[in-house]
Amino acid sequence: MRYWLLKSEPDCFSIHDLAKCPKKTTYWDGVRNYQARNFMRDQMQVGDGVLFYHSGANPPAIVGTAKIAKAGYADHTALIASENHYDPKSTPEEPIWMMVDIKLDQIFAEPLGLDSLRKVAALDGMELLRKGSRLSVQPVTKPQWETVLKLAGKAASAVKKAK
DNA sequence: GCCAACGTTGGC
DNA sequence: GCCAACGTTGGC
Repeated sequence: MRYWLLKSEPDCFSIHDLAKCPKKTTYWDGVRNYQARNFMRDQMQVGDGVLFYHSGANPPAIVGTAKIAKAGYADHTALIASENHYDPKSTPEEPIWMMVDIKLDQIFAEPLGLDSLRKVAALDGMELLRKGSRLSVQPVTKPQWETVLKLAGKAASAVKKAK
């Protein structure tokens, strides 16, 4: 059982879009970075935990959790010329790119903004918080995962109290 | 819109 | 194998 963080631009595909998918499940296509591909191909297992992150949002934030619903398999969108992420080097016989399926777990009552995450000592060293970090599929340690979930719980109860 | 950080490409 | 040029990501 491992833990991951997946980045998405909410304008492109937000966690709310994921909630609208049949069975709240979708395939995670379009990853065109070798390091990220390798994580999906070699390490992701069904049941692994996923932090869902909105990049380019205001503020950028972790907005919920998901689970890996299907382990790495060929990303067919790389083969379709009309697709954004088309890669002519990828073929059906030797696909270069991988995707996984994810299933929505929970949407946080309050998004956990980057600025607030940076203040949390337990998250020091988290890849997401490293300056210049661009990796769209990142491993997350178990302590980091637990810290984030705890923060989400706290934020949720704070919102309830305020009402 | 700016720009730093990063990955990839291609000439040599 | 080096490295400059380029394109992209993503916070601000």
